[in-house]
Amino acid sequence: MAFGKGCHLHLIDGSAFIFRAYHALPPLTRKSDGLPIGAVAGFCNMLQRYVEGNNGSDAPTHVAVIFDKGSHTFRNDMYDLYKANREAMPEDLRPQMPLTREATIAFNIACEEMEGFEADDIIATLAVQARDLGGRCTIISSDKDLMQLVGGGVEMLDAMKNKVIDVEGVEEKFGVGPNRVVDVQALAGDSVDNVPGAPGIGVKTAALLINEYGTLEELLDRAEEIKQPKRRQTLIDHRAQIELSKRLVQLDENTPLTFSIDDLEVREPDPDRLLSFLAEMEFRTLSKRIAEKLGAEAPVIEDVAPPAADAPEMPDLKDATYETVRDAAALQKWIDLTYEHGHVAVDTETTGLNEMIVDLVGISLCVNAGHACYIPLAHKDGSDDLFGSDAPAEGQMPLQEALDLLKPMLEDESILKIGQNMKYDAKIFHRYGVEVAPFDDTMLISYAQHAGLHNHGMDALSERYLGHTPIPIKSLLGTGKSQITFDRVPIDEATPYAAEDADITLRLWQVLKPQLHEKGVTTVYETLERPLVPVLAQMERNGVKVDRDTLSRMSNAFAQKMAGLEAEIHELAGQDFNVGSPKQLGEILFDKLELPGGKKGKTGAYSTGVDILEDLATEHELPGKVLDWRQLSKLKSTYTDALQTHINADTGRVHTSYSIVGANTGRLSSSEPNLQNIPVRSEEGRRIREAFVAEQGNVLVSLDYSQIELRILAHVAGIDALKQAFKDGQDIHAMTASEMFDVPLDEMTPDVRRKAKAINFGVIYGISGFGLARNLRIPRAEAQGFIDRYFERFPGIRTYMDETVQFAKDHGYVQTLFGRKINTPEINAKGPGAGFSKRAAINAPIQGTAADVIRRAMIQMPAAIKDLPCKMLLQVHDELIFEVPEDAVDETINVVRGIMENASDPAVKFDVPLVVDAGQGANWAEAH
DNA sequence: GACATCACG
DNA sequence: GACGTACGTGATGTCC
Repeated sequence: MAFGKGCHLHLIDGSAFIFRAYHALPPLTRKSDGLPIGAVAGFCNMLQRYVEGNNGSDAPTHVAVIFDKGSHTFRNDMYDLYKANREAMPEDLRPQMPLTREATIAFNIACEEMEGFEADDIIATLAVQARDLGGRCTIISSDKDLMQLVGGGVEMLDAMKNKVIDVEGVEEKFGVGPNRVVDVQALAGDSVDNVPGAPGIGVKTAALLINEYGTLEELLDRAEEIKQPKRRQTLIDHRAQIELSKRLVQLDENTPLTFSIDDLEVREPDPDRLLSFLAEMEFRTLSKRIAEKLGAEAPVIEDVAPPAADAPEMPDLKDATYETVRDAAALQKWIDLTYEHGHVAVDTETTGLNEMIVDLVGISLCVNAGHACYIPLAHKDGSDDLFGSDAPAEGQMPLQEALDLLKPMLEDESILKIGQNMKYDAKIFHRYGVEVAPFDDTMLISYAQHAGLHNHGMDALSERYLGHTPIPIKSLLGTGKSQITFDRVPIDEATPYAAEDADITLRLWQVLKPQLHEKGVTTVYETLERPLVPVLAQMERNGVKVDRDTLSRMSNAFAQKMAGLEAEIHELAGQDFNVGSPKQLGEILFDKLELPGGKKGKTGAYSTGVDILEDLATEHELPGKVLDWRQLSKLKSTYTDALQTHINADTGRVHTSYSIVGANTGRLSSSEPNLQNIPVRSEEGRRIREAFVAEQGNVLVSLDYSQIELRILAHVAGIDALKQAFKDGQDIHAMTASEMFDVPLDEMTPDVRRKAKAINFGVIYGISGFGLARNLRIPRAEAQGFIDRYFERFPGIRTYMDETVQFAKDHGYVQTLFGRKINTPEINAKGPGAGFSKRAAINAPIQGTAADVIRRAMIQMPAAIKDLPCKMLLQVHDELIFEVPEDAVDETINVVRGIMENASDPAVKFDVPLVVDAGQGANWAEAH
């Protein structure tokens, strides 16, 4: 059909599609060969969405995707700096450019480009032709350079916002009609394309001038008449530059086309051709969707594992023999080797696992695969003595001599030290006066790319990535009562084990480090993982002062109360039994007393959790007493008793250990002891915090993010009402309740607010009717009603949840706003686990983003407080605790709050403010 | 060592 | 239509 009246031409700005696709999607690679295809995937998705949108009465009769070709055009001949400040095309985008052309052809859409001409000129020429032939033209782009073409049947469509840009839209943007757009652009210039324009004149001023004088030429001719002296001079001085600018922005409507507009008629895609292209790209989801639309069979795409060939060639670990370094000369040789290589894997052997207490026994080094040594330093010779003698074993160099030799290398900026869990080794070295830097950590490198897939201990990594099972430590130390410490291991046994650990660490680094970049998590590793190591090490060394007497008195009080309760429970049960045994308790409750609601779990035992016992408490006196007993038992055994055993004899303080890789979402975990779950919710439990105190003359200061996860939800899901509430500092739960239940804020009741609060939290966890019903103890149907209403009022939340799950299904991971990736390997699994994976995927970006925010704050903290006398002691997910001299409290709060509230800058700009609340007191109960 | 329970955000 | 459900952790005691 010849183009003419009644015809409608669509022109798609190909480059705009590509760049949008490239930046919207993570750097995906084709699984079989690692070819980057993220932009192609996004491009195809956008094309398909475009095609699907064309079913209305306004469907196009003609369509083409127009691309740029080559970087040199006639504009460069006019002005050699044209687009000179453009950044080079990203390396992983370049190979995708030809594929986007192939994709267009596969969709059977005309694909046009011409050497020496920008896509914009081709678009301009076609748009003018279409108009002159009496037809219509829609340009699918939001590029302002194309706005000069609008009018007389030519419109633009911003595909992203699905917004039509007509003459009015152009006037809104430029303050003049489309026919004067180039005049405004000539004056205002364009920093993106490096069009100079007139210095100091922007779009606003330019439009004002053009509207006053009619055209640019008129304005320049009558520039003398301009009243403002500076503006007048600018126009007179820069006339040539302005005229050049106009020629640069003026599109060429007379491009000598090598094809005809009639060639662009809309064509049906050939299913075979399109699907085989998609299969070649290995786009599973998209080819399924398109096959469905076309009524064709989806191609089978084999799940090809990437070849393991990119792993560096390494000698077999089983064949390795390692050197034992026994004197300064041998050690110096190894130090020289590290300087030759520029890096070295380092591992320490110690007498135990608590790095605050244990002693250094030996050090191993590895400079390249298979080339490692062990330096024994404090082995004891206990071979002849059943109890072990304390005499040093033969053949070791003095510890201090070794450290003196190693220290310059370990602290040398030019030598990269590689460790597996470097926080541990760095803390050991710190105790001997050595500050290890710079370093890489294979555990963190693994975590940055594989969180959610597997754990990151050396044994697991070695088996997975090197196919080698390391020598088990138990084979040296034994187990149970007869277990010995590493200093009792004979040196000739210790060497193969210790040196192998360093060898494995170095090999893991060689395999995993390059993949950081391929997986797109280098920035995560370098800004959110590695810098945290010294910060946490310092916090752990600081520890927190815990008052033993307070805990001890509480333990005694708890023991007395428990004894009383136990007697009452036995009386009520009519027999003695172990209250701490759920099995025995279940039998008493449901078999002997025949109380209702006895449900057996998968092990066949009655469930006696807090929910069940609370329900039963209305039936009988016994369950309530058991609950009281359990609470006391928990507080005593886990807290008041156990915490005392963790008080360090030297410091009088408790030193927890934080794990950077403990939680898949990016949160830290705390252990030995866990100081992130000290009671606070119950009044009795809360009193345990009174035992956490500050040194004489100091106070504890606690600063915590207010509602950070809900704020992040409001931002990522784009919920304007929630965002506004946070900006206005409103009570977010009350506001939600008001929206949902149509209750004015000033008539809000605590019960309605409580329900809204439960829903708000439920949303963060991937809400379900069942879960909410159980939490609120209301019928399931009612809970579902609440959820439905919530989604009705905040439709963006549902969209966010659906999109997040879809993203996880497409990519196998979800992401935080800071780029942290959390893998979701089970997301496509069927069966009972499906809901679980979905909820985890919905929660992870929110919890993870909050975790990233506080990590950023913590990493900045040492520099921020270096001139203050305070110490950072603890982190509890959204809270930081400091020990501060009384007279420095206000300043500390100011500084720390500033860091915390602005921690997302400049990486992420939140639509909602982050707010930090502060408290202080002689102990943690008062500070919180 | 698995399981149930319960402490925290 | 049924399934099994709030997200993320660590420590303790019982029982096999």
